[in-house]
Order: sequence, then structure tokens, then C-alpha cells
Amino acid sequence: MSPTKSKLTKILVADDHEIVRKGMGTIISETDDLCLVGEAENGNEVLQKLNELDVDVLVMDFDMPEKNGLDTLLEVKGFFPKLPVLILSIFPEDHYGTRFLKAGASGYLGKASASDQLVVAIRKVAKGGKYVSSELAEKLATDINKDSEKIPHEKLTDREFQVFRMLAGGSKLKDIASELCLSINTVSTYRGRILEKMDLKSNADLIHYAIKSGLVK
Amino acid sequence: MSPTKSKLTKILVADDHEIVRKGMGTIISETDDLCLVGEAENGNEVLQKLNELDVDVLVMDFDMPEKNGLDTLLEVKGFFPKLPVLILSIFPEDHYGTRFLKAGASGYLGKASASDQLVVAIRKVAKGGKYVSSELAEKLATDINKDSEKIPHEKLTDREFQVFRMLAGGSKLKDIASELCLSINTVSTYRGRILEKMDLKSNADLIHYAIKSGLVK
DNA sequence: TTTCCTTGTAGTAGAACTACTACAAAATAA
DNA sequence: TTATTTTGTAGTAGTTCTACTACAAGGAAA
Repeated sequence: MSPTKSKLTKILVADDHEIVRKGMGTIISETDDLCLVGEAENGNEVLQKLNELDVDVLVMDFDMPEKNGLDTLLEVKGFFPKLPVLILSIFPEDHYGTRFLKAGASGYLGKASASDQLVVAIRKVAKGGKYVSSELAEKLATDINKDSEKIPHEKLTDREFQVFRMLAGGSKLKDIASELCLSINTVSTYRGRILEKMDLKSNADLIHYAIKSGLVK
Repeated sequence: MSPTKSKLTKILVADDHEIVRKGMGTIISETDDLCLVGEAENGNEVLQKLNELDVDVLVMDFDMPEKNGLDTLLEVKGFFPKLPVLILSIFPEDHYGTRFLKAGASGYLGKASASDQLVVAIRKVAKGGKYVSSELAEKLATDINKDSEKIPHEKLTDREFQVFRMLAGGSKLKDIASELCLSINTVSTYRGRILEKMDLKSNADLIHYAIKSGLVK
């Protein structure tokens, strides 16, 4: 039973930068088998649009205001477990990639990737496959048995990592607590665990680490 | 309908992310009086394209590999002093804006800005004007009275600079106080003055500044 | 299945920090 | 020279952070 194989792949694009959405829209429009059916500016809109529209692939930015990419991904996967999600990021693949893949993303690519890679990735995940860059693939392969040799920040849990990034960006405990709707004490505990796991002594160390390793811009 | 004969504004777009270039290209193409004549991926290409092409406005990303936006801007201004340059950035306007304007940029806007702002900005600078967001304008106004000609850290006194370096290195107020045989309150006052003079908001900002400008490790 | 470790969450008390205010000496401007 | 600003120095009071403790839920290990 094969209906027309040339079925359009319907795509929802989520990014807080309109310019980036336009760019992806253009790339998608220029590709015959792809079709842009909607745009979202933040995580909440993503959920809303997914309910309204018929979507085959979600292409989502890593870093969005209101609700970040990882949280949104988890939520999306809760409601639409089978929807392929492609994560787009300004950060190099190997820094964050594994985290998103573990959370259920079907692929991860940097914004610096050429547009043909975007198209390749979309087609791949639309068919149920995974898309990873060769760098990331290599990393995944070498990471399989080596838990001890992990890069420090990879030992953090998602929640800890989220706090890590905010601390590195200069957010105060209070800001983080209210942003994440947690007690300041809770955030402080995360901070302590982050410092412990990464063998750092202070927020200053943490910021130095984050900048040096390119985890923050 | 425009009674005046509309002249096409020829634009060169520079950004290391192809998706962003596509996005800007789309916005520009959709606007009658604007025309995209070229793209560049990095600072060196910008110079090269400017020599090859007839360009009215350069729209350039803040953060590019190989040669960053500020360096490129200075170089461009050396060869083409009258070319209007619009800087695009993922950072909020008020963080870096003044620095670029002082370096000769005609405008500065965040990537989060709506596309209509991009068009407005391009038209404005093409006519020789300056484009600034209202936030940035306000900031500029308050900066006028300060002697903001100097590089920020050069405005610090020796004592302040000493404290600055220690703070940037991650020292605690207590450590600094005992190292310099001062009251913690005194060190705190220095800190406050440093932040004020350098227009920073927190130790985290200070560390970011110090690392980026090479004042620390 | 039971035990042990990890993760997400928060409270408390004391330490550290921040924002103000203050003031004298040194440097500058008028 | 005199008035004004800058610099070096602290105190006080209110905020925020840190270290420690605690505990339940989920997983992993035994």
C-alpha cells in the first residue's frame, strides 16, 4: 500500500528570532517536499500550535525565552511522543547534543550548518530516523562506555545544567528561583551539587569554565 | 504609492549563520525599495565583497568567527568611511550598543527585533541617519555627561583596578579585604564604584568583561 | 525484593554581600 | 585661592548566599 510517496512534510518552526524563522521558512519553501505550516515564538506557543495544526516535524531552537528548549522538548514528547523534533542551536553540536538526544530529540544541528544540512536533517527525522553530525556521532560512540571520562558539565542532571547555564550567565539565585518557580534554597542546593560535580569552588569559577568551554556566549 | 522616485538601496549582509542570512534576504526581498546584492560569512569576506560590489548599506552580525564584528567594523570604516553599517546582535541593545556606535556604526539592533524594525533601520541609515532603539537612546543620553571616551577599565583608579582584577579572578570580598588590609566595606565600596564606572551590574558581568577583554587569564 | 544512591525539592542559621551614608585627604577646576 | 570632585576609607542595616540537614520518589544494584 503506497499512497503517493511524494507527500509533503509539514513543518512547525519555533524560534524567538523572527529573522531565523524567516530564514528557515525560506529554505523550507524552496524545497519541494517540505512545507512550513506554522511558526512559534516560544515554548508555550509550540504546544498550542501542535494542538491546532497537523505537523510532521518540529524544528525548534535550543534557547528560547519563557520556556527553554529542553523543557519544551520534554513537554512536547509527553503529548506527542512520536513527533520527530529537530533541535537547532547556536552552540556547537558536541556541547549540548547528547543531552537533547537523550531527552528524545531526533536530531540536533547548529545554526551555522548549511541550509542543505537542514533539509537533509528534516527529511531524515521525518522518516523516523535520527540526524546527527559526524562530530556528534563520534562523540556518542566514544561516550558509550566511558562514564568516568565525561566532560565535567555532562555529569550534571538536566535541572542542574539549566541552573548552571543561568548562573554562568550571571543570574542571581533569586532570579533563577522565580524563573523556575523553585525555592531559593533549592536553587542553592543545585548550585552546591553543580560545584561539587564539576569540582569548582565558586560562581566565578563556574563562569570561567562556561566561557572557556563556549557554553555561554 | 510613492510620488517620489524610489531609489533601490543595495545591501550586503554578513553573518556566519546561513539561516540568518536567508532570513534577512527574505525580509529584504519582500521590501520594494531594498535589494540584497551580496552575502558574506565572515569579516574578511565583507572587505572583499565591499570591493567587488556597489553597496549602500552593510548589515553585519556582531559575532562572527575569524574576525569579529568590532574589528571588521573598524576595518570597514577605514576603507569606506561613509558606508552606513548596521550591526545585528543576539545581545540586548544596551549591552554592547554604545561600543559599536562609538566605533562608527550607524545603528545597532537585536536579532529578536521584528523584521519591520530591520527595514526601518536600513532605510534610516541608508539616508545617513542613525538607528537606535529607545532603550539604547536613553542610555546614550545618560552617558553623555560621563567621560565615556575612555576604555571602561581605564577609568578606574589604581586601587579600584587592583580590586577589579581580584574580583575578576574570583576572589571574595573577604579575601581581598584581608589581602589589602582593608575593611570589607571598603572593598565593597570599590566594587560599587567599579561597577558604576564600567557600567556593569554584577560580578558576573565583571568576569565576562575581564575574560573577553583579556584582562584576566 | 530490599537496599542504596541519585535527583528534585525545601528549611534554618549564620556568613557574606549590597546599598546607602559619611568623611577626610588629595586632586582639579574655577 | 577657594570651591568642587575624586579617592581612599568605614559603618549600618537590610538582602542574599552558603552550608548543612532533611526527605520523598525513582532507579540501580544486590
